[in-house]
Amino acid sequence: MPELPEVETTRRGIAPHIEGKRFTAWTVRDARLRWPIEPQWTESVVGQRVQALTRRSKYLVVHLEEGQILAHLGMSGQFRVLPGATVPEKHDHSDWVFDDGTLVRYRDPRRFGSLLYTTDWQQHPLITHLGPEPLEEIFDGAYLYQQLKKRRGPIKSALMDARLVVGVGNIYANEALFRTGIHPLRASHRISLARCQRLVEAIKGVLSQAIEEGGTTLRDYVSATGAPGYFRVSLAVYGRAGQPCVQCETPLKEVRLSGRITVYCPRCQR
DNA sequence: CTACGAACCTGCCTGC
DNA sequence: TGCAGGCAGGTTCGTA
Repeated sequence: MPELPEVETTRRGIAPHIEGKRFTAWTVRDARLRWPIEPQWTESVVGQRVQALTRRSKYLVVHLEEGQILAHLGMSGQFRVLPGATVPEKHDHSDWVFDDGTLVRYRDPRRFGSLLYTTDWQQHPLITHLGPEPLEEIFDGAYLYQQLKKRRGPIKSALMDARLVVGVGNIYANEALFRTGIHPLRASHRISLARCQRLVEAIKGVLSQAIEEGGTTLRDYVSATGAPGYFRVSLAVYGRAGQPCVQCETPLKEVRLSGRITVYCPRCQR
């Protein structure tokens, strides 16, 4: 479900409700996620104070006095902040309960998400291989150009490879390529430095704008407060195959690239 | 090393 | 109304 803007929106929604508070319970009704929630983790966490809630890639990191919780939303995961005990519904896998009664509930119908406890998150195998954050300065045109030189596959696949840069999922890869006028199937190593610089700016721009608008709600995504995201109205290509290009009115084309729907303007994107 | 397809799941929508 | 089939915002894994 979520890409970086949706995860960041979730982080901003939850952080003020849990930072500085102490865990009084971690309830697990259904441990089956991408990786099962292990019973001993709840014991490690209860009694600990939350020092901060940060994000790395699409992972939320709950920093505790000792260790961290790594949370991923997968395709259908969702955190909700509730004022107190509420009857759980289907797929409400787990609750975090804090010393002031605040309850943070995790729901994930498709179970591609995860809730993991670790003593050193930066050394966790799911984290160590990750590339740079797209919104940080280290991700620039020169870096992208140097990385793309080694690759012969399509640019869209490269953008969605977390070893190159994290947080760029299917929606925003499509949108950033449209904004830059680059064809999604173009061979990565055949993109100039100047275009890499513009592509980096487009990625940063589309992600920042989506964060400001609370993410993109297509079907089931809602923020931690229950509000939908409003970036959907800004989508130029994603979900618009067959409809006219917003720039030149040519009907947008659609192809499948390693299983992911890819939409582009055959006239504006080369 | 890169590149690609399959796999992991459930819910929802479409078409017969 | 029912049911089969296809599709979905992610990531890992196995295989060329």
